[in-house]
Amino acid sequence: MDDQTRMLGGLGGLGGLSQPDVGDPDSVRKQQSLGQPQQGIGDILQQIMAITDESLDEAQARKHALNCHRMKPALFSVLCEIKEKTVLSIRGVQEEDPPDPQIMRLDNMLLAEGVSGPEKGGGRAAAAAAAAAGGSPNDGSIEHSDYRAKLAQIRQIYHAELEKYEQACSEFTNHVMNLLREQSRTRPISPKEIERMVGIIHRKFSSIQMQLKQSTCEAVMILRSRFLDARRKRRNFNKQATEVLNEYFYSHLSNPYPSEEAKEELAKKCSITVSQVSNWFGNKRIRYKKNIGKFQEEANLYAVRTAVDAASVSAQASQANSPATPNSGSSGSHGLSHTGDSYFSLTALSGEPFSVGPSLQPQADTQHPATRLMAAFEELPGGAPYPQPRPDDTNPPSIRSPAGAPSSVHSDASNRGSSPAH
DNA sequence: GGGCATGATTTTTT
DNA sequence: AAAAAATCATGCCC
Repeated sequence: MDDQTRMLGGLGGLGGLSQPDVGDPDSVRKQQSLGQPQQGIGDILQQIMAITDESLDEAQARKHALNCHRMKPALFSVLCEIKEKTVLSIRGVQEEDPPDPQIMRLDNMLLAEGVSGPEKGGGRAAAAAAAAAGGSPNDGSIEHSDYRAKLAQIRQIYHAELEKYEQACSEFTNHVMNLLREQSRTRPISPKEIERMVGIIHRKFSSIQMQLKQSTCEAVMILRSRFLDARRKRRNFNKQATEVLNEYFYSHLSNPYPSEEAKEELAKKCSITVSQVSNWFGNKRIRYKKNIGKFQEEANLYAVRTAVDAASVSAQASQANSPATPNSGSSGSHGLSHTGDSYFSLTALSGEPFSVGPSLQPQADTQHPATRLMAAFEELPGGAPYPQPRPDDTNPPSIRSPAGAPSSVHSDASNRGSSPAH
C-alpha cells in the first residue's frame, strides 16, 4: 500500500495526466529517477494488449505473471486515476432513463389481452377486454373458443420466449460480471461500474423484449381482427332462424318492431343474440320498404303460412285468443295480424316511388292476405309519418294503438275499427 | 369473377 | 336512445 501511494505520486506525470510541475526544481530529478518505472508500465500495457493474441493457456500464464509483476500495483494506480476522471464524465452522461412510454403501452395492451399478467384469470380478462374494446354485440361465446385457443397459443409462445430472453439475459449478465470481477484484479473496476454494465446489458435485452412484445401485440391484433371482427366472419343465419324471423316480421307487418322481450325470445329461438335480432329487423324493415315488390312473394308465402296456422289454431282453440300475452305466444300463431299495415303503407305513401298498394287495391279480395295488406293504407288517416311507437309520442291513438304498449305487439286487430277509411 | 343477398357497422335523423 | 339510411364486407350462386 505504501509502495503504491509512492508509485502513484511518482507516476503522476505519466501521459500528462496530472498538472505539469514545470516550476518544480525537483521535477527534473524525479523524472529522471522514474525513467525506469515508466518503461516497466509500458511493458505491462503491451503485454496486456498482446494477451488477446495468445492461446488460453499462455494467456493464463501471462496473466498470472502480470499479476505478480512488481510494477502491477503502479499500473493499477494509474488506471485508477484515469478511471476516476472518466467515470465522472460517464456519470454525467448517464441519466435516469424514464420508463419507455411505448413499452408501457405494449405492456398494458398485453395485460389487457390477457397475454401477460396473471395465469388463469387471463382468459377472462381477455374475453372482457375483447368484448369491451371490440364493442361488438355478438358475444356468442361459442365462436370464441377458437379465438381463445389461438390466444392461449400466442400467450404460451410469448411466455416461452420471454423466459428464454430472461434466461439469456441473466446468463449473459453473470458472464459479464464474472469477467469484470476477474478483470478487476488487473484493472480497477468499481461495483458501480459493474452495475452500470449490467444496466446496459439489461437495456439491450429489454429492447429485444420490446420487439417480442411488439410482435406479440401484432399477432394478437391480427388474431382479433380475424376472429372478432364480426364482419369478417359473417355467417348467414340458418334457414330455421330466418324463417322464424320472417314469420314474425310478416305477421307483424303493421308494426315490425319487436319489443325487447320479443327480441329476446326470437333470439333464443334462432340461437342468435338480441342485437342480431335488432340488426335483422333493422335491415329487413329498410330493405322491405325500399322494394316492397321484391318481397311480395316472400310476404305472401309467410302470410299464407300464418293464416293457415291461425286458422287451425282458431279452429282448435275455438277463438279463445288472449292478446294480452304477446310474447308467450309469439311463435307466429297470433291470428291474421295483417289488419293494419300502417307502417309500410304510410311510409310508402310519403314519397317513395313504388306504390304497390294502390294498384292492388281493387283486387284486394282475390289477393293473398299479405298483398291485401299493401292496400291497407287507404284505410288509414293520412297523417303520422312515423307511426311506430314512441314513448313521448302524442299522436292520435288511432295510429299508435297497435304498438302503443310493448305488450300490444300482436294486437294488430285492435286498430281495425279505428280506421275511419271510406 | 361478377353480381346479388345478407349480416354488421357507421352515420344521420328522429 | 332508437330507428333509418348509408355503407361495408362477406357469402353464395351463376
